[in-house]
Amino acid sequence: MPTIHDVAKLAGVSRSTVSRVLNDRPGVHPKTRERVLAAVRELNYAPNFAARALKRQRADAVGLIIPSSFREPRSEEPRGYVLTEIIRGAYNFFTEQRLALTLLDDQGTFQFYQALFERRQVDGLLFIDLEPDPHMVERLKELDVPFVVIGNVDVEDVVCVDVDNYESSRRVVYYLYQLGHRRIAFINGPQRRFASQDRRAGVLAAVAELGLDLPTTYDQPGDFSERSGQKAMQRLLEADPRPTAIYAMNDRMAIGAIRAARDAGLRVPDDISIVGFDDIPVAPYIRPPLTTVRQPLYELGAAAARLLVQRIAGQELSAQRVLLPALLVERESVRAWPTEG
Amino acid sequence: MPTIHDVAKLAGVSRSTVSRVLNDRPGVHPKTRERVLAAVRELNYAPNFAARALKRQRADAVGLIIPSSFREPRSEEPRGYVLTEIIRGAYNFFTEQRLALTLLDDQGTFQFYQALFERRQVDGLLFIDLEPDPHMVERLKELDVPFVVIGNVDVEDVVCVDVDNYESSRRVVYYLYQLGHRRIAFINGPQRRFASQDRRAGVLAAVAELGLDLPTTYDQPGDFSERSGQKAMQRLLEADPRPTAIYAMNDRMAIGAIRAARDAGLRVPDDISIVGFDDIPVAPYIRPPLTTVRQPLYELGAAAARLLVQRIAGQELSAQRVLLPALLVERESVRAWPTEG
DNA sequence: GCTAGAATTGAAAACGTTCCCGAAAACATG
DNA sequence: CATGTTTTCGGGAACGTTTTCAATTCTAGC
Repeated sequence: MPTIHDVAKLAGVSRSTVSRVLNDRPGVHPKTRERVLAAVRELNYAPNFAARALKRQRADAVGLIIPSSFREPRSEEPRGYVLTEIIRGAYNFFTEQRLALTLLDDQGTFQFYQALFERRQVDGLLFIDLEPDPHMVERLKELDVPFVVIGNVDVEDVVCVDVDNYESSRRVVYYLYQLGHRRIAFINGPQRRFASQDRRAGVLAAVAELGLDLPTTYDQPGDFSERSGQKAMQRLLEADPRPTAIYAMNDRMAIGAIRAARDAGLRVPDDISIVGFDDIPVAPYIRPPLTTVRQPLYELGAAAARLLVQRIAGQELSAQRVLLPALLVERESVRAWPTEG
Repeated sequence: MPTIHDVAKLAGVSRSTVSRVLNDRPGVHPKTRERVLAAVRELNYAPNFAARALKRQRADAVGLIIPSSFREPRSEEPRGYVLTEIIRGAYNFFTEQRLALTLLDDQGTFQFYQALFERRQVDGLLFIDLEPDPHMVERLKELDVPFVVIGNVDVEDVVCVDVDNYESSRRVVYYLYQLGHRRIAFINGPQRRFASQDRRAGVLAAVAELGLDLPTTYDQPGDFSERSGQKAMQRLLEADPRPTAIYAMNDRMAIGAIRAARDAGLRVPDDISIVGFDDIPVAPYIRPPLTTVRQPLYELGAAAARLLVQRIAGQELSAQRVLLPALLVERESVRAWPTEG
């Protein structure tokens, strides 16, 4: 295993010079540089990672914190595609910046992340798609470790990137309205989740702006599960007058809703329109193919990575909160509704 | 940022002693150990990763090599669930062993992996779900870098773990046979892929063992795509007599086959049974829910991880090739067929 | 109380880089 | 050719651990 010393000896120069060439610093004669490079090639030399990290006091690596549900074999909700899409976006950017990616699952404890950072195993942390404990985040902030969260967290002055749940949700209502729907009902997500809160807020804003009526019977709770969507739909179908369009705040619930509609003898979208949120992989495959909102997962990862790199470089960030627009993808679970009066 | 020196000073001992305590080596007085531990706690000390790696000459990290298609945003075939399931299995084991996981995509070049290893950035490599270049693998072997491949590679003496495609495929044929099917047809995968070859070999073995007839019309090529499955099915439906069961060697082709059957006015499974392979996430959601073979992805990852750890520890492995059994999951695309004669 | 042997401990030399400084060499100017 | 300036280079001290080896302290047996 050749060291920088071997290269120096072969090239007939000192270690310092080799180091200079390798980190292309100025002030080395072109001729010398050539000799060094030749020696490097001949010995097939690659600088020792640990030695460099030790001296430079940085790891050239970032930690990817993923939900701890990742650890449980075959969890019911395998959201692998969300994770991989986000990671892909982040991966490309980090790799470009010559930063290694270390996979870590969410231990949740401050000590864990602190140790990670203090032992210089990573230069920064990227919390992917989880809602970290605010208390922990607070302490991390005090410790001055660079981190970015993809998703949301209820702490001031932490940089996080998220899909614009509010705006996207608002657009869904406008979309249905434009198609002629006036009796629009909602299946909400769990209200402790930020995503749900924001989506709901968008709905309420649109409803108010459009002067729509929102009876409580049109406003059903759900918990993101298929089953809860089904239940909510059953209640919705008893409302009088019956809604013409349903916006379920995630796809799983939308799928449940479709099932309930079918069980009740209704056809989707002929008798009732349904739109979801997320665009999970099965969305195009269910009957009917689901009209839904696609999250910009790849872009989320890329944006977060860029932000983290900036923070590691010590830049002050202008925007603390970055919201990315989502895309409504029209499939076949929605149809226009003749406007009544 | 406290160093081992600070701990030593606070505890009133030397660096060596602190080191001994931290790596719990024998020969340190219980009383002293207590003092050191107290100091560690008080200073919130965590050993510097790079320094330790430099001295110990190992990184305590492994590289996870994933398919380079991972880099392309929104690739057509997002097999995120395969990756995440395998990685999960590997993650848990590696974490238990206090090994960090570094994400790397498949550069394909020998130099890349060589550098990775020689610069001591990783102690070993895990090739996930790709068929690495045999030539490259050969050189990696010569270099003596510990690695394991999940999947297959055509090189002697490399340890790889894979799903038992041969046996699983054989079982599918037996399964259909037991249900009474005698006219069983096949849609093959691309023959350059090991998985296809093995699955096909299993089919042929079962066919021979059961004394079944396999006319060439029952033996259709495919390329793993949904479209090719559809085409193959169209040809299959023209055969006389028409097969009563189809085994498509992956789920995408099975989905295509179902579509073709439906287009031809046939009902699945009433008129014709179809079974796939892989159990991709949509499999339960298509109409009818697909009977298929589930790959033991999590277990694949875990097994590979264990093997790699053993290789890193320098153990000679008895088995070079580990095959894990797959599980037939029965859903609704297959029904029993009254035996003729 | 002395000594052999075992149990603890500390000093110092690595591990392979980077980088600050000063020295040497090259060049320009008079 | 002497001198000043700019390039280019090398020596050596870190960075924070681990580990070898020798020194010290303790224990026990006499």
